[in-house]
Order: sequence, then structure tokens, then C-alpha cells
Amino acid sequence: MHSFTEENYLKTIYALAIRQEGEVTTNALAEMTATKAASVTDMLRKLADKQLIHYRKYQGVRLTEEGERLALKIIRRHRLWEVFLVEKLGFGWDEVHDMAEELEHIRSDELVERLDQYLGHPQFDPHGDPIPTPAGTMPSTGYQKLSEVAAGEEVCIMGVMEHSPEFLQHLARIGLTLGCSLTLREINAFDKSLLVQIQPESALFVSHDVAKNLLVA
Amino acid sequence: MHSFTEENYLKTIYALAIRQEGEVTTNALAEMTATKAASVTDMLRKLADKQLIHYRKYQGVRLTEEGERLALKIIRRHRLWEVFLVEKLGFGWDEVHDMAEELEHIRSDELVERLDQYLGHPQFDPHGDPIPTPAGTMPSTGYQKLSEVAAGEEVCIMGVMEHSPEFLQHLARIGLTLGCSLTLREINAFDKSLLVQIQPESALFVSHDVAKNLLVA
DNA sequence: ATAAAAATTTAGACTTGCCTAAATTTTTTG
DNA sequence: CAAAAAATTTAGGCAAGTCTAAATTTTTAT
Repeated sequence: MHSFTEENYLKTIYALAIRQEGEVTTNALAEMTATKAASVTDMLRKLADKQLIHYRKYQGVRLTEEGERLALKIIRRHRLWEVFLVEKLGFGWDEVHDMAEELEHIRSDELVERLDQYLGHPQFDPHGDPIPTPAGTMPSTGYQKLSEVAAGEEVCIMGVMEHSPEFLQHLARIGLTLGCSLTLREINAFDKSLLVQIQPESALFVSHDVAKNLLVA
Repeated sequence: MHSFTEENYLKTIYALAIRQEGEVTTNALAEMTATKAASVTDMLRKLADKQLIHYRKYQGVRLTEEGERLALKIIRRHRLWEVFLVEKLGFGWDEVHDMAEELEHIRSDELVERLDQYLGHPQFDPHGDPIPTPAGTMPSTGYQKLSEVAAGEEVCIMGVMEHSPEFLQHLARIGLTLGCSLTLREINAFDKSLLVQIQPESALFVSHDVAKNLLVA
């Protein structure tokens, strides 16, 4: 069996690997896990011994097939519990991350599969993230960041890349929700903020930082 | 905050305290937690420092008010999750103990109260155990053990005192379920086994060990 | 191309929760 | 009621996961 902590490192390595191309660095992991670089190095040696990561000293790290399968298993649990918390218990999408962070470590596979069935085999979590398959593969979505869309295009908000309550509450305050369709009117040359139109009558400026974290199709 | 392990000790002390009158012994705790007596002593010192137990060296241990409140909080979580697993996910009452043992440590109070509401404020878990109140008190049931009932009485099975899959599966095999009413025909003088009648036509012998673990009203 | 800066690893130490072995206290028994 | 047995605690140690400080490697910049 794998410890709580090992599972969290695998999940974090996976998350960093898709955000930044190439190998994941020790410092990036230290920042994400709120620990020090020296602690990360210890854990990397341990995960490498267990063949869950490929690790070359000073060079960074990447998941093995087995490591990725495990990471996706944890992410599947996390996202299914988030669906449960929002759909069944009525929590807001900005409230569920920390609880799911604990629930994802409950060990029973049978529990996860029954939960999946109870929830009607959802494809996406409340933030629009795809739910990995039981076999341990991540469905691809083809979404792009709003910050990469060209002016004039009409798109639909499908997900977010940042799950902090602060970001999600900011979206609510400016009136953006999952499924919301919008047209990108112009991109400000000065600060890269975007003028987006939601209703025929109402348009608003969205900062580049926000646009980077919105997934659209 | 309290650790996983501390919570388990408090819960175990509570469980032993109601089974045996008086103070709970180090050895009993060591057996229940599957550790050694020396390890228990370490933890008792720690819990006493935190004012969660009254502890006198060599004399045994008992919960403080605060310790009991915390123990009942954990037991409330455990039993609510068991209701969820059986009522919503369709698990058998003999399958849920280990999963609930993990789920009971999820920290959010808000989660527990929402779960309670979602389940319709159940009064009893799938084994007939009463669910402690949010305020941290244990509802009393007035049930007695089947082994303490006099011959001739008619009673109804309200709960069990033993939660192992082995015991619960044995009950199913001999045809006893929660809510099942039965008449105690006679008590065998040799081995204290009980002849109980369920249907007008069918009677069966129940061992003293089984009767000790059945709660009736 | 090499010196300074940044990133990473190593060394040694701390905490939690557990262990074994030995010492101590309590209980049982002849 | 004293000696043996049982229960409990103390002492010293170990593994996991973390830390700080120092050493090493890689990267950056002059």
C-alpha cells in the first residue's frame, strides 16, 4: 500500500507535468506541497525506489506508467467525491476542494466504483475537469485556454485550471459560470486583458490572469 | 487539531468504557488497537497532557468531558457514513465497517451535518446503534442483551454489539435480521444456548455467545 | 569561459507513533 | 503475608516525513 503522502506527491507530479512540458523540478514540487526542497528530494528517492517515477539527480522527475496509473486513480477519486459533494450534498464548487483532498485517500476501490455508479458515471467534475477512467487513463477534451483564443471567436466556458476559492468566487462575481457562452471582442495590447461579450448588451474586461485559467471550446 | 491516531484511541476508550464498568486498562486498549502496552502508555500520557482523559499511572483511564465529546463526534461520523454506504451505495451491513473507519476521520463538520441532512437525520446506523447528536451526547435506547431476557418473553431484535463480518454473516445464515421479532422458548441449562421461535412453525437454538451480542426490546 | 547565482542534494536532527527489553507496581496465590 | 505472576511503565531505538545548514551541481551572466 502507498501512504497518504506518497499519493499526494504522485498527484502533484502529474498536475505539474501537464502544466509545464518536460520534467518536473524539485523546487516546483516543494512549492506545490508547501514543503522544503530537501524534503522533496527525500521523497523522490523513495518514489524512485518504488519505480513510481523516473528520477535523475539534479535533472527532474517524471512519472512511470505505474506512477501515472496511480496518480490518475487518486485524481479519479478526488473528482468523483467533488461531484458527490456538489450534486448530492449541495456544496458550492468553490467549497469542495479541501474535503475532496481528504476523501481521495479512502482506500476501497469498490467504494469508488459504487460511488461512480450512484452518481450516474459523470464525465466531468464540478470544475469541468474530465474524470479519469477506472482503467487509469485521462479522457482528452481538446479545450483551450481563453487566453489563446483569437479575437472575434465565440466560445463556451468548459472548465477552469485553478481551483482556489478565491478564483472561483471571483468568476461568480464577474458573472462567468461553467457552460456560459461568450464572444471575444478584443485583446488589449497594453495588459493583454480581454473584452468579452456575454449578453448582447453586456461586455466586460477579463484580466489575462483570469483568461489563462479559463478553458473554453 | 487531533491526529487520526488520537481519535482512534478516544473512540476505543469510549467503547471499552461502556462495555466494562470502571476504568479502562492499558492491556485492553493494547488488544483493541492491535498495538503493544508500551505504545498505549505513550499515547495515554499524550492524551492526558491534552486533557482528553483522566489518567493515573497503573490505575487505568477514563475520558474527560471534552474527551467524551470528541469520541462521540467520531462515532457520530462513523455511523452516519455507515448509513450512507448501506442506504445510498447499497453495501451490506457486514461490509461497511472498515470503510467507515476511514471516513470517520474526514475533518469537516459542515460535511457531517450536510450528510446527516441528506440521509434524513437517521436515528440508528445499519447495525441498530444509535447515532450521537451533533452536540455530542449518546441517545439511550434501553435495549437489553438477548442473553439477559427471561424464558417466555417476546422481543424484537434492535441491534448488535459485535460488528465483525463473521458475526453478521452468521446472523444472516441462521435467519436473524434487525427488526425480526422472536419468542424466547427456553434456556438450555448445559451451555446457556437459547431456543428461540421466529415463525410459528420454526424454532432454532442460538448460542450464548450470539445471544450476548444481540440487543432486543 | 569562468565567476556568481540558483537549484538541488547531503548531513544531521526533530516529532509521531510504534517496537523490544528491562524495571517497577499491582494482583494473585500458596 | 510473602513470593510468584501479571500488568504497567520506563528506557532506548526505529521508520516516515519533515526541517535547517552545508555541500555540490547546474545555470546564468559578465
